[in-house]
Amino acid sequence: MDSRRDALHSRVFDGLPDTDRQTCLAWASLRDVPASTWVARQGEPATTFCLVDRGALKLLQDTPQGQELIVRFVGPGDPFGGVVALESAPYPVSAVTVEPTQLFTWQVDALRTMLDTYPLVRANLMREMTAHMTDALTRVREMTTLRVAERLAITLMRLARQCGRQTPDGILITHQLTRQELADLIGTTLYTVSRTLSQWETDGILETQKRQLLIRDPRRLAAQRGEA
Amino acid sequence: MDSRRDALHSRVFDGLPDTDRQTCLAWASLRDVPASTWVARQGEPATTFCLVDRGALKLLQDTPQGQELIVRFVGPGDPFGGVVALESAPYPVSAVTVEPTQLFTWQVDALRTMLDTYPLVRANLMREMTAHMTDALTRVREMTTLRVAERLAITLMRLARQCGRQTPDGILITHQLTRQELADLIGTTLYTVSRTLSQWETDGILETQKRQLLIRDPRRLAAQRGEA
DNA sequence: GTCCGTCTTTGCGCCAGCGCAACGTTCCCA
DNA sequence: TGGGAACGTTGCGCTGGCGCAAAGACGGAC
Repeated sequence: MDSRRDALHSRVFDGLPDTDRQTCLAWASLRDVPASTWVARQGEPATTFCLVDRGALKLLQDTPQGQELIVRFVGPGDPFGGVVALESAPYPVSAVTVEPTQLFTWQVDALRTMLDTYPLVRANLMREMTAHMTDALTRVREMTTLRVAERLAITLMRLARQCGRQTPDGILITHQLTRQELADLIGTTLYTVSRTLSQWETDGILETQKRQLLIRDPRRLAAQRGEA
Repeated sequence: MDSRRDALHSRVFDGLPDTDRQTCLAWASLRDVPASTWVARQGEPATTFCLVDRGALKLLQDTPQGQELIVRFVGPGDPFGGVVALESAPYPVSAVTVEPTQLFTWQVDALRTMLDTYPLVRANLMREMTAHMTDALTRVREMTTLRVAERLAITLMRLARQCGRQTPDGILITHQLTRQELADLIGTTLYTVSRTLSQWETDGILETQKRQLLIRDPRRLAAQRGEA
């Protein structure tokens, strides 16, 4: 097993020695998934637990009306579907790859084996879930109490933390997000996102490079969450 | 132990024979809490697991700006703080009693004992948590994609299911909710809630009786989620 | 009763954000 | 190297919902 695998350094293995991490990965199978492929569909019974090694998933909830809301991105080292698979509950979200992606996948039996053998992994998984719970509640609050510009600023800062790369000119958000996707993330329209980003661009706070966002002045962006 | 206790029939004890439920409750202590009393504060490390026996809690998330958003109500038989207490994670929400309330409370040790003795209870707790996770995501979606009237209609239907009592004239929501609290639930202002309810009252869909809501025509209320 | 605090209703002006339409821009692929 | 599709920008009119203000309705305390 390649020791440079990002999955080996996942938070779900926190506190485990390397050999035990290898054992865990051995219970999984490694899948190679092309871009824009469905990995899970909302409502289907969860049968597998996934850990992203390379690439990224986009989690979304689709509405009865056909709109979709992006819940979050799942990057290298991030788990997906852990607790629901244990309960064979339905997936609360759909998952789709945003780029070619390598996934470790555990079937329910393998997952049980792993969690029973290493209770630490179970604790880590639960911690992960409580964190997502808190995130979801925080997001409900933000959605209902903040204006669009504030929500957008917060979301960009969050993305910068999750998948930003420091460059001489600022923080580059490596995902290629369309205006529509940003709108789906914060619950607005692509028009408003475009207008707000344009304004910030003329203010010198950020700029768009090859469909990626470069945050030139993170402090001024952060300052957008609270005034205006 | 009084066999008419609502806590005995909680979903967290699903699948357990009565004697084992009694054992579980014996590990807890019974607290009597007056109305409008804080049971947990957001951000504090969780030390106890609670199960409501009589009365009700209101869970809320407070914003940095001092507004508050109601997350949900916790009624008889509903658990609170289960997973966070295990992780000694901080409470993601604050909890306050809305009426005189009786609670069973487990300290971390007692909780561990209970979950290790009855793995079924652990599974039930996890199921409870995944359900709340799904709820939270559903709410994010509703908040961002639906209009105020639609959100209000959905919320009232949900409350009716949770704590509604069938009467000859319709479904009575037993909680005494102020307009401000309804607004905090759906992320709007008390003015808009008042106006919307007034409209529905003139339409004959519902009426207010002694600060309680009586839903006269649930089908027409349900129909408000989708048109208008 | 009657007083006071809390909750509710409603008129009115205002603005953030929506959404159509039309026009640029970028990227992919042959 | 072009041509088409997908994505981005921006002007403009419209409206849902906000929020102040002022007046009414309720309810508990004594």
